[in-house]
Amino acid sequence: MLLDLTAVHCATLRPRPPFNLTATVHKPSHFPAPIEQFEGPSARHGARYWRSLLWRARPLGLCLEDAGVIDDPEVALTLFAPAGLSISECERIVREIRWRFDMDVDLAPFERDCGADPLLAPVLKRWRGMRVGASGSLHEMLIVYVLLQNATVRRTVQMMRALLQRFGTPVRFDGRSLYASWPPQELAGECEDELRRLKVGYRARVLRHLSETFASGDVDEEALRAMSNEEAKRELLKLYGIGPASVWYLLFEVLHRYDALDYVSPWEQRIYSRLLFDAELVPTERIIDETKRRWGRWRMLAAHYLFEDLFWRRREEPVPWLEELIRL
DNA sequence: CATCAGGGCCCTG
DNA sequence: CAGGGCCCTGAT
Repeated sequence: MLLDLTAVHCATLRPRPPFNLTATVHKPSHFPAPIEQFEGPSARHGARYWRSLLWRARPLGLCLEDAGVIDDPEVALTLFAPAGLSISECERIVREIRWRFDMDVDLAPFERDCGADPLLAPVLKRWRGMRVGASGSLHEMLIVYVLLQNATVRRTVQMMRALLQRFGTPVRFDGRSLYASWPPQELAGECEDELRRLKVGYRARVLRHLSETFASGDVDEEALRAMSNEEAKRELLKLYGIGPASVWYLLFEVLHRYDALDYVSPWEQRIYSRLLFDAELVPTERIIDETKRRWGRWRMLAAHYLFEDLFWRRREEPVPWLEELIRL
């Protein structure tokens, strides 16, 4: 059952500067899952990140190592596979990785437009070169967003683990043991009862629907990337179990729409109330207006900088009001 | 012990 | 457009 993967391809990536690998691959606000692993820099290595991939329904491994600096970035990429991969296949995967971690976008206009904002300036300095990204495919990310619904972090973590143990593939590469996620076909035939036994609750129905939709090839991720925000939103809302909160995450993380902040969920509402107004609870409309006023079309990216910075700070010293909200 | 809300969404009226 | 139901879990 355990799949050993060996290194089959290496490449040196040069993302568009400024680029911060650590802040891009590792988001301290995200819940931990045994599909990825991050390690800060050591004497022998730059910061490293491992992640399982599912490529054409086959489990692969990925390692990214920081081999440069913010203004002259270099990333050493290694691909791991059960057998050899063709050169063209490797190139396609590398292109996909570049996309997922948003490596080619020019951040200069963002820095120019928002750099003077007193709230953002210190944070922008600390995390300069951070990108938004989603390390998984659209299908993988949708599952994550569904597991986040109506659940606390602890429960989300449990559900994710249960699904990976039941439907995922344990893989080992580069001395790391992770799970690779499952192709939609794997779950499509599964009856809901089987899923319910994994204690995902009403999400069983959602997961079944999503799997069937993806397995039948009704979702074109490439096409979504090319759509306008409104078009993409309309398409994504057609997916069963996907509503405004999930679409909000999707537009930003998966489709990299830096302006995708027209909705705020209750949990984030409390956090942005503190960050922007130093108040406990401010109406979402006011939050959105304020971000528009400050950052315009960069508002979600800017908000993301503040958000992640808060969670980095939390590591050094607990933020009392935040601890209450997280309830691990 | 019971009751309830939670990092939503669907469906009904 | 409002509001009940949905699963499970931990808090009260």
